[in-house]
Amino acid sequence: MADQQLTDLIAQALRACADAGTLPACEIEIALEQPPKPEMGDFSCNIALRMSGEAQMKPRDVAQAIIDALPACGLVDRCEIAGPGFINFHLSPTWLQDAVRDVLLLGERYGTSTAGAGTKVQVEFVSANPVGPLHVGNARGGPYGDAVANLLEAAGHEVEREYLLNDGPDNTQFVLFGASVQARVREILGREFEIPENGYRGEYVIDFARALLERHGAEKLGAIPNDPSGHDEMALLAEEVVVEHIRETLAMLGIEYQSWFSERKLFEAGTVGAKIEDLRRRGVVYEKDGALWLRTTDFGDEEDRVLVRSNGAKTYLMTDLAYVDDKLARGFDHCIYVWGPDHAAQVPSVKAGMAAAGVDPAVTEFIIHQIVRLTEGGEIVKMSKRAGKIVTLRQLIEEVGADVTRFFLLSRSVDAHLDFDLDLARKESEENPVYYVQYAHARISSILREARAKGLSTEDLHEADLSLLQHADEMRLMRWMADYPGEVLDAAMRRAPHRIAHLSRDLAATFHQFYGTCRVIDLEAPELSRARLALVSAARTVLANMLGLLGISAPETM
RNA sequence: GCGCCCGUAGCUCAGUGGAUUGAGAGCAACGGACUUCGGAUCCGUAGGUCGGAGGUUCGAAUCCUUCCGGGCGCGCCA
Repeated sequence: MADQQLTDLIAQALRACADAGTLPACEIEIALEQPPKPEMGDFSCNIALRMSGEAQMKPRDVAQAIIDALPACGLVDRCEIAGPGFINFHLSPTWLQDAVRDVLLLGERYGTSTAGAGTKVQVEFVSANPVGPLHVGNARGGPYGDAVANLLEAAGHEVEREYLLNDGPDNTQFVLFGASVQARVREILGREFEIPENGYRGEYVIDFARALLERHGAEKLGAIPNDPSGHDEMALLAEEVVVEHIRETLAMLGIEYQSWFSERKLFEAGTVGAKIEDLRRRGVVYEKDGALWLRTTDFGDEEDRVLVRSNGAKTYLMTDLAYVDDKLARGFDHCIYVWGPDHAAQVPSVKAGMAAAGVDPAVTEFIIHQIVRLTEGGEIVKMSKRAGKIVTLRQLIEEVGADVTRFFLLSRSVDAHLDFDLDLARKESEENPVYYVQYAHARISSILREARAKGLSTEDLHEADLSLLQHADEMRLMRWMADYPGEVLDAAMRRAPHRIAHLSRDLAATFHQFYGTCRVIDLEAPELSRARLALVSAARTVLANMLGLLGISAPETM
């Protein structure tokens, strides 16, 4: 693409200056931006200002040195120094036409790159405990993790989406859930029952108990002892049903995992045991009060952490360290964890634990998303899973639709709190931003249909004479096409799908403006019509590609 | 008390590894545009001391310090 070529040219010029001794060697990243006004050029670069300190030269002199060393090529028409020392580049006029042509030729591949080729990345997200339906509180990680995975794939990485099932035998919550299901099963069977203290009291536990009885029969379930080992057994049986439910709910949002990883496997495969032995050999653990502690303070944590409780149960940190080993053994170069804010405090412990175990913490990346709250009638909807007062993700999707759900959840920066206004989503779902974007896509589809109905070909549009596109609104659309691949890469590197959400709205607006001033189908001007058909077709492709990254449908009609 | 996140237009939010850039969008409000490709659209008006105060710089919504306000965490639970 043009911006990449230009960056390379500047880099060449810098090397030439360094070799000639006119400028010092420089490690500053070359960043291109758009000048404030179109007549100032197509790209500007601030490298001269940023280098002037180290070079001990005036910025404008640095800029001149770079310009003098710039290799000749067909891309750059001319360049000039502006303001305090910016270099403005005017490119040859065909570069925008080339961008449009690239969109038409590459289709859904336009915007992808090979920047991340050769790096295998895992994105683990949601990973809610398999102890009930997904609720709105853990809904955010789903679309976010999935969209980040999409972005990383677009950037050329090999990506795997994984859901970690916290179903370990030492997982207090999991076994407690088993006990709660056990109680409900006994209730249905007419036996004496008691829901454990702090157990799961929600109605949905009864539903799961019923489903279990249907699947396995009263005889088998009734024979399971009502003791800790029975609770564990019951939890494992219930897990199948719960996970099915979770999987279906996420599938409603278009989320498909390549891997569902059972924490229990870490115990059965001996990964946990091996990790403990390894840590002992390294001398980074000690016994205290009957528990096994890890010296995480030696590696930057605030206090030491327990790995094995005095009752023999392994802690979350213990299994997490074993889990990292398993991931790395599976060949991932980089492991992204998408966690809720309630887990933020664990990150330093896990990183310190990895360092203590001689594993480079940099292979992991923890992304903490902030909370989602539902508001209704101006009030925050209170939720408590154990008390059973929850709004499930499934209910939300059924109420406002998958596209609206995803777009709402993806529209905000992952760092920002998100209030999901139920009334607004329900009442005004037809005026949603997602609708605006989808409408642009449907409208272009309609234009292309109409063109064909009037006898204009929409085949081989990349051969159209794009030099006919000179209107300011046409130029803006073309510029949009040219900038798009860089935006995708940027969003991928920043793990910021919300940028794509905002950009999709911007492209839709740019198209709608163009539509207001430029008539596409004009049988009196077939060549111009063909060029404009090429342009809107390219715009449609990019809209569809953005919606694809977000996991939102791109309808031909609405 | 400590840690993390947030504070930008009436509301919901972008922009925050400094720079020719002077602060943007949607919704809501007000005024316009359909004999023409989808009006679920477009054009225009109005609306902000970028939470406050210092500091660094030629230049700060953006970086540093501090204070205020809101959220979330801080277990031998996960």
